[in-house]
Amino acid sequence: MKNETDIRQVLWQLAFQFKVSTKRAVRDYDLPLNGMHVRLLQMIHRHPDCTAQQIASVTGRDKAQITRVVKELEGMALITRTPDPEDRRAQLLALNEKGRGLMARIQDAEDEVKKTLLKGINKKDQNTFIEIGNRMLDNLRDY
Amino acid sequence: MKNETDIRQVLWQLAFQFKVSTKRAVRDYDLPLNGMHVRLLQMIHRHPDCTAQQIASVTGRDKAQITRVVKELEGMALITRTPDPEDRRAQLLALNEKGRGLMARIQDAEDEVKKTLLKGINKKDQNTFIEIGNRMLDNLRDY
DNA sequence: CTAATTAGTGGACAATATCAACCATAATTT
DNA sequence: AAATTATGGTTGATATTGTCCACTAATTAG
Repeated sequence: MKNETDIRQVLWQLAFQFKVSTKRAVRDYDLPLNGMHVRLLQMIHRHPDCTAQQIASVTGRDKAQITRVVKELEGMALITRTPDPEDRRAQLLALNEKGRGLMARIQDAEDEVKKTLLKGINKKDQNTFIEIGNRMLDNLRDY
Repeated sequence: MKNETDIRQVLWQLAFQFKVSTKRAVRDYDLPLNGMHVRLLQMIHRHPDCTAQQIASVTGRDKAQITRVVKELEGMALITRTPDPEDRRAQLLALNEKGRGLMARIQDAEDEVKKTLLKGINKKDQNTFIEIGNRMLDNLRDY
């Protein structure tokens, strides 16, 4: 049963396998987190004082889903939510001490996946892949 | 809030946006199918007389999940399951008339997504992307 | 033949996604 | 200023997708 190289198959499979690998790595590091936790922590890590709405908008996810994950992260005492002084509806998200500590370990786990993923693929090809992938993303987004 | 071009972000986003677009296209065509239905129908379409186990193995999905979707597809009278004469545990999957008809419409819906996805990306780049993507897949699979 | 594998099922549940209604605040209109 | 509309966030309900485990029936290996 050979594997046709249709772009849809590649995207579908790559997404799934990547998710599986990441999940396993996170579990191997004994981190009590699921995929969404990890992604949101990374988001917040990279964009300190972002709001839930910004995350929802950038990722294209439903804001209800973001709310729930954010609440779980707060429940785990990994992030803080402080009301935005500029807009009292919004809340600024940031990692706290514990969150930053966990983040370092998440990085380790994900770096391993990344290393596996990119094994034998030179920097130039990696950049080409990312560049083409981003163009595809742009195409889908303004669809 | 700029979008860093980390390979993980690209994969995560691409997978999600692609899924959303496909879902919408399928819905716009009034096809009463979810994502898994579509994927499995395509699999069966391309690999007539494959078994559930083969699909599970190739895609990396849990076989229980495959069983359930296959049963739903059979319940919708889109596919047939015939016992494999070579191995009476296994069942050969194939599209029936109705399934083939639906498949044609799925193709139309997905072709639109594909067209959008690949807009402005030349054949060479497309092939490069697929080729690099497959190498990544190989890396993850024998991880 | 007995033991170990394999194909498929079913149950239970976790994780992810979607949709609509809702509250409080903010921005806009009149 | 009052009324209207838009926005950030929350909650409930529900669908979809993914995972783990135990189990049956059939096959294969020793």
